[in-house]
Amino acid sequence: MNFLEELQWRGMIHQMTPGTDALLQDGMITGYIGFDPTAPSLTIGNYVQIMLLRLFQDAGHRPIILMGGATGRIGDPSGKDKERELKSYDELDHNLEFQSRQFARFLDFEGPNAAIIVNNLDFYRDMNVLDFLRQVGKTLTVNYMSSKDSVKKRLETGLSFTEFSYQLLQAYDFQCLYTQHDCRLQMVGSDQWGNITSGTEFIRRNVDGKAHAVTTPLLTKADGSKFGKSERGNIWLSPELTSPYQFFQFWLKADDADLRNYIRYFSLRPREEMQALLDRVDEDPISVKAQLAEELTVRVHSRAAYESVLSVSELLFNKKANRDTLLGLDETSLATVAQEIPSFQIERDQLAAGINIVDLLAEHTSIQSSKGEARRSIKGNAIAVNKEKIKDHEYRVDATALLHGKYLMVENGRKNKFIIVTQ
RNA sequence: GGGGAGAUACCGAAGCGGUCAAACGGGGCAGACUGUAAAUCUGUUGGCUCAGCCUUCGUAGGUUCGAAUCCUGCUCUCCCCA
Repeated sequence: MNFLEELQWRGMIHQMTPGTDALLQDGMITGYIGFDPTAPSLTIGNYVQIMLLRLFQDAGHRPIILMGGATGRIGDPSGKDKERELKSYDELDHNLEFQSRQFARFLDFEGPNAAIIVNNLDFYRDMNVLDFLRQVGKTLTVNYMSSKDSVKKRLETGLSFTEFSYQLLQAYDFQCLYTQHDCRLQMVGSDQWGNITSGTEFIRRNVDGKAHAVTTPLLTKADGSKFGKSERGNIWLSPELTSPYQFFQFWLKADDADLRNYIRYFSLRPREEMQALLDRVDEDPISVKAQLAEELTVRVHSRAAYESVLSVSELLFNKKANRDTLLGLDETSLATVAQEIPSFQIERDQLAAGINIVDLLAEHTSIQSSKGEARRSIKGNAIAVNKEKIKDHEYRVDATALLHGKYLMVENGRKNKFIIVTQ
């Protein structure tokens, strides 16, 4: 399958430089996407980029993952309305290490078009300021750089020289990849267009080459908010940071209106199957959503993780699930539930002495962030212990409430469920 | 270097000496309705030992019985002139 055709069909092309089509017809080519290690793990926001690389590789091309060991130290002003806090070198190194390993799951690092990981810190490590200013800074005028949207917006609100320089780094990165790896294509979100064209400009002027770029439309949600954030922050691809259960729930709780985009951006099913899903969105959004959630949970985590999440989700969200079903659960099932949903440990002795519900929510666990909030939630009829709504903020929980002498289920609202394990 | 404007809770934005934990909008959270969706309606949205107290209106001081509101220094941002 032709790469551009594939993207076109999925609606993943925003713009591209002239001649990109011809380049891609020309046998195996090398293309890259950059990732700055500003977060401890890749997120589903990054997953759009990962999909691009994957589709690129599936089409027979060679993907380069460019880790931003250098650019991460600077901070990209694109799409940011204010100057960013710089992360420490230690933190960035650690993130880079972790994220690099995550790619193993999504791309093929073997074979004729094996993916490779390059760190752009290598391009700058041995360069001093004067070299940089002469070799890199001389290529573009400040006038040209300032006319980029990403910079223009920030000239109103303030932009440090550091962040202003970011596009020089990204442009020079492209040049280095071009000369060292014969990389002729950069793919990325449309907010990066300015930085990319600086890159093709570098290659044209400095090494007399021709490089190309494709951008994808930024994935936005129907309600206008940014894709990839849940109420409680980022959805990470690492199971330690976002459990498979939460990951699965994220897709299941997605807005119907976003479903078509999600299928087109994230599914790797054969085209006929994808089309069948798309066709069924209107009549049966719930089952389509479930299938997408399944596909992604299996791919990002594992089949086993999905099975476990599914059984737990069905148990917890089953319409008929009431106090009796909960009490009827055997200990193994409860243990599985405890593994999947967020859980907290407390001392058995402490609980035996009786714990006030407000303290339990806000102090012994972080189900609520303050006691005031806990009280409000109780007043608003949001808190349930073992499927029983709590009406009184003086309510005390003690050992008699424990299921199988060990577990306690606490719900905040209908969707946020927690297990407290005593030990 | 000179002149002007500004910094308010998650964001935007009122307030300009007491009745201000601070209007209003957005966002968040919860309740009802639903499909663990959307839309809609309702409640709530600094902390606590909660009819009271404590900490918050860039920062440090000062005036006052009393300051987000007045004065001074400082920091930062934006605009104009050189």
